[in-house]
Amino acid sequence: MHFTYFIVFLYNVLRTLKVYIFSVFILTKSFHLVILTSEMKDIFEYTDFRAYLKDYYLYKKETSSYFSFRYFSKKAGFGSPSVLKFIIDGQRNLSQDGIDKFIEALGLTQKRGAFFRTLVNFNQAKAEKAKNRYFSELIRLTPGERFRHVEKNQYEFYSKWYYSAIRELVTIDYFNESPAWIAGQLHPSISLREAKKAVAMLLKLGFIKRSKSGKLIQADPIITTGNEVASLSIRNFHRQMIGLAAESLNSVSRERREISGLTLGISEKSFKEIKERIAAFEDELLDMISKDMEKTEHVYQLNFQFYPLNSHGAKVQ
DNA sequence: CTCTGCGTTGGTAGCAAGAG
DNA sequence: CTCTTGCTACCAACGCAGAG
Repeated sequence: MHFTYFIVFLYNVLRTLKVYIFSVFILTKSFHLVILTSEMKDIFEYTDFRAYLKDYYLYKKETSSYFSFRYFSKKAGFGSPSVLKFIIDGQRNLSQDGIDKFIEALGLTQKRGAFFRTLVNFNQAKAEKAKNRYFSELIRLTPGERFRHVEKNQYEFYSKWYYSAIRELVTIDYFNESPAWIAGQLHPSISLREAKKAVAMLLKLGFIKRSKSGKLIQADPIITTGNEVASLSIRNFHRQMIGLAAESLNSVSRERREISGLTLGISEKSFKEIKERIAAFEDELLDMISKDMEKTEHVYQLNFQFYPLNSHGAKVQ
């Protein structure tokens, strides 16, 4: 009698246990799902540490009731209650000590910590040279191919002046993809190695592709604008092109180039109008070229440089 | 060289809004 | 009402560059 009761008891225990285990399983599974859906992006996906911090703040705010600017400040060891806010808003920069405190408070491990440090330095660096150095470091610190392809490609493309020149060269109908021909066409000329690497790189980055007949033709990869990486890349590019313009004063005869300049005393209103008219002129030229049915014979670079010679002009918003 | 002004960084006090 | 939170105005210390 007692034995049968015991069996029934055992059975019931096991049954509830099973139900319990099953429900725990369900619970953990759905819990896991909840975690997954509100998971934030990995820090490696960011090129702006302020954007990362903003997302971090929003994420924390959503997932924990106790999180606040004050809480974070205290955790990171700041006396000031709203450091995080100031930094997210871009009103303040992070010092080297501050970076350490943030890494600690954000709970970033070795690699992510190093990435965060470099990212902050990259965003906060003023000198172009330092910015470039930090950017290369960022790419190095990013595991695998996780770094945003588009931005990396963009940076690569603008890193050498002859990449865009070669991209235009392929439109010449007697274009020959041998490195020797390409190197010989460019002025100033580049090495065979550079030419070879450039074609491989342009193909890899998607700026040129092979047509059905196997000829190289232009292609349009996605290019983002407006972010810091883009503007850094483009500044590097402009710097090189302005350098080439200076060189061309010596190396190209006057009949084959057009270099002129004006020094103007202007109002703010005229300044804006001149900028607009330069942009309009560029559009006009692009339009003209696209309608020109003649074959491509040359690749030229046209720069516009319009910049202040007085310090006030450089500062006005 | 010193002095001065300025920008940066870190901090304090306190206000308004909202929850409880 | 109190307490928390977000936010801002303001202050102090420090380093640095430029003027004299």
